[in-house]
Amino acid sequence: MGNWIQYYVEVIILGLTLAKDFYDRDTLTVARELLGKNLVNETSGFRVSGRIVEVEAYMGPLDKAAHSYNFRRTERVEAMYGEAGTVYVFFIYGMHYCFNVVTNGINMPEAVLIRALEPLEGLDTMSHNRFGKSLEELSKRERINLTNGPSKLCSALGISKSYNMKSLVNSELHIEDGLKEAISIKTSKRIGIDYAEEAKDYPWRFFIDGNKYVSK
DNA sequence: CTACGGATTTTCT
DNA sequence: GAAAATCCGTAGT
Repeated sequence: MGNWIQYYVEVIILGLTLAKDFYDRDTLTVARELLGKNLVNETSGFRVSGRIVEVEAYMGPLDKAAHSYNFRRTERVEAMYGEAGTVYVFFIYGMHYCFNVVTNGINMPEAVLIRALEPLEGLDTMSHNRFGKSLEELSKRERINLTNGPSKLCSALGISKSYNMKSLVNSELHIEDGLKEAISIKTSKRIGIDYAEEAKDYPWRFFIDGNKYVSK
């Protein structure tokens, strides 16, 4: 009887995992539709996950804010030239990682930066990864700061450079469809790209209106 | 609550 | 040699 329950649970979870064709579409569409989905890392044998509440689109060749602007192709940005569903992780400010989902076709170097999550599963693991102590020991400020920024969520979910260039499809690090519920999506210019000239004001940041885990 | 400056090292020019 | 798709602690409302 327990095995049957396990079986149905696995079928449901496998059915919820996003396949390559989800990512292999227009980048702005994928960015908006990623809101409300669940980013899951079960590399450690148990699930650590969060609901995606904030993203930014980076539109490759046309976008001065993108690492792949004008088809620039260095070792760091190589993942963006991969097929849809490839992971692009880069190191920034000497100490942080950022996690991106590569979208659209091969050799079209566009991606979506995941900027914030609402913690769902494995909160105590997140707490140890981020602050080296248990969930109960966190201050109110630390509790909200578990996953409300692009590098914070990488730390919380244990995402580092070792995932760069891997695929999200059939992987322990993947994205699952969330429960269907109405969300209101807000749009703004992107954060932290003031150097990007005309591209700095493009409205390519999307977030769930009113969600308290959206970055500040 | 907001505002500021320092941390720290890969990556690119 | 300079910049960077950020975060944190501290100081001040």
